[in-house]
Amino acid sequence: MAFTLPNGAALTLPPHATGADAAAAIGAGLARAALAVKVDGITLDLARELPTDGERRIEIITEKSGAEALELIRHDTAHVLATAMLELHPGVKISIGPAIENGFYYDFDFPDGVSLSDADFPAIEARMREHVRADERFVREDVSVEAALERFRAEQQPYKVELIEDLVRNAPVDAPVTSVSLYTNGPFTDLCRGPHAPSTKRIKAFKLQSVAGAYWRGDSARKMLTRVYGTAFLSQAELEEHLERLERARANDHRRLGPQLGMFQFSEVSPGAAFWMPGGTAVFNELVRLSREMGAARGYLEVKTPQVFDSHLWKTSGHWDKYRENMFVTEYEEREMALKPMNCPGHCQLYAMAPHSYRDLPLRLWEPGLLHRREASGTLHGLLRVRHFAQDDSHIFCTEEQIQAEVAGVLAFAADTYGLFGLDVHYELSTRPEVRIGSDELWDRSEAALAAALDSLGLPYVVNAGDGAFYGPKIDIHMTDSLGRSWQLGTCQLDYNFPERFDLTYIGADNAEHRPVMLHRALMGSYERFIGILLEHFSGELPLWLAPRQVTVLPISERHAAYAAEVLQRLAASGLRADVDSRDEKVGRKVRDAELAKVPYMLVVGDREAAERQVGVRVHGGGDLGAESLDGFIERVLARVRERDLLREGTA
RNA sequence: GCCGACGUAGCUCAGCUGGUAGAGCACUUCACUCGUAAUGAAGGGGUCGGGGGUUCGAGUCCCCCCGUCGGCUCCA
Repeated sequence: MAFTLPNGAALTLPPHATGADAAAAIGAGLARAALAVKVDGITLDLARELPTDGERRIEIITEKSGAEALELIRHDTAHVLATAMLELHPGVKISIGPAIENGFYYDFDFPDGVSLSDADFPAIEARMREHVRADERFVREDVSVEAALERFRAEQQPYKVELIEDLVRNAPVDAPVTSVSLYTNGPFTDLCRGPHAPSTKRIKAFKLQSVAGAYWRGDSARKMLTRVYGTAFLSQAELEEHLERLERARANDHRRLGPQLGMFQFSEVSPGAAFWMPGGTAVFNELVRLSREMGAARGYLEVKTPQVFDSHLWKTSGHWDKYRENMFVTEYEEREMALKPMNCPGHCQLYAMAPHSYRDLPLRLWEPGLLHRREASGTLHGLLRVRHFAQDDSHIFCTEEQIQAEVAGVLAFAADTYGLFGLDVHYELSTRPEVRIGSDELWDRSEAALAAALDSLGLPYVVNAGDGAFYGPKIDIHMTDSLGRSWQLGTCQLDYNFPERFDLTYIGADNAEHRPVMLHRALMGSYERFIGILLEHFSGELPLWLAPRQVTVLPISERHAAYAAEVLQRLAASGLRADVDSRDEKVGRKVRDAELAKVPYMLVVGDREAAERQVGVRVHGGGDLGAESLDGFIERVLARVRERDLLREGTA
């Protein structure tokens, strides 16, 4: 048997050689370090006989193989967790336990009345450590479906039985499933595809992190299981580093930063709705101003539509059927009314209020509309998921021929917007779902138009097959928060449905009525979510133009109060957000507090500055820049604000 | 909405096996009048998330509700 190693060298092995044999043939050190073997891109256990077909490129996976090694031992650790859990809770039903991005989980079903909390972790971890220390081998065994079913029925493991039955049922006709693989480590045997490291001792460091509920098979109609999350590493040091990283990320959580910086707070009197303090309101307004300016330059027309609409409108739009449980419904004078959860029906209504010529299209309506959605309590998450928010929402009415150009325009606008903040976003194209309206031919064209627009701008994207809206495909733009959770910001959706439902028309060049196409788009998404993401992205150090407080004046003693007031007056008159720290404190203290508040500029004023009409400039994180004339300072800072400079002075 | 945990002063948190609340910061006042990351002293401030219950007595134990956090489902 001949193989090719990653460095191009040839390796010849006797027949029936295993991955372990291959590693040993290369070197004794490699044999000791080996975790698994990869043949033609497929990872296998070391103990398995190597396949003889294919190109036979072979690579030994060791602890130094990075992500692949981590994935292996995390999956191993999940098995060890299940091992310990079965010993500590003999009646527990096990389901699945995969490796995930930063660790692993295992889902359990505990007998009624038994619940798990993180207080139970030390005992479970101790039992897990015993199994790791015992250096138990992972032994693979291929058994017939019947034997496997019999085994898990005997062990009263219904989830495993269901998994096997589904494997058989969902197998393609030309490749029926007749056997499954089992992995045994110590006293525990699990249904598992593999691969695994040779033995439990390869798990060098692990930790259980949290317990959470998770629906069996992700289906909210099914039973909720108990999920235990954990992580594992190839050294204790790496584990600790990872945990420290998580700790640091928590300091960037917008829910901590927002109140700290005096931007917003939440209250029990209105769950899921932020109270915006002056500082946060300033940030919010700057963003609205930005989208207004950028939109105006790209042909968007600002409109304002009502907050509350008669249910007739929602019946026309389809929301009454599809979205009612997410709406705040009210009633007066025997009319059923609802707060708007989206702007589109209002914009359609507005479009229909006047006749339109093809010459008017595309018509780009924009509204930073306030929306209310009755989100389930468990889904609320700081500013990233709220019940009351505003979107930079637009509806573009155009002809079918204009679709691709309009989508390209929206994507270019999006790239400009995100570029201004240095945000690293990723794009997803969601295509036709099972339940949909419209002909396949229409969907072909719609999806092609969106894909063509993405391609024309050279934007990489992943396809979410079947994830489109029932009325059309969409492009979603995502970004991750400080803890690695992904959130959708922008969206661009193609819609043939609403124009139909609202009977929207335009008069074409042929003097006949035609149906326009509608594009729904938001770039920042909701201003609330966008601000949350920005806070985390900048660790609370918002760029100068966005900072809740841009300048703070620090008089050295009470004697300088008058000059400080004059400086503040000049700053405020030039449109800068500024204040004076007139507390009876030493400058050192005032500087410290301003630094902690992440204020971009601190102006120290004392006798020297007052005499020369200067200010002592200090930049956040950048130290003392020395004295400068007040006029010069204001001019320079205003220029940077106008440019919406991303970087802070002195930190470039 | 579902599973689990948590909820003490504006903030961060103490409060052992039940015996009618405490610290630091913040705030107010006074002294100091100060040059780039915490001046000192004094003082005010709490329905212990809300409501029931057990008990001679509940921040501590039990039940219900609300909110928050970690997930799941859903979503901008």
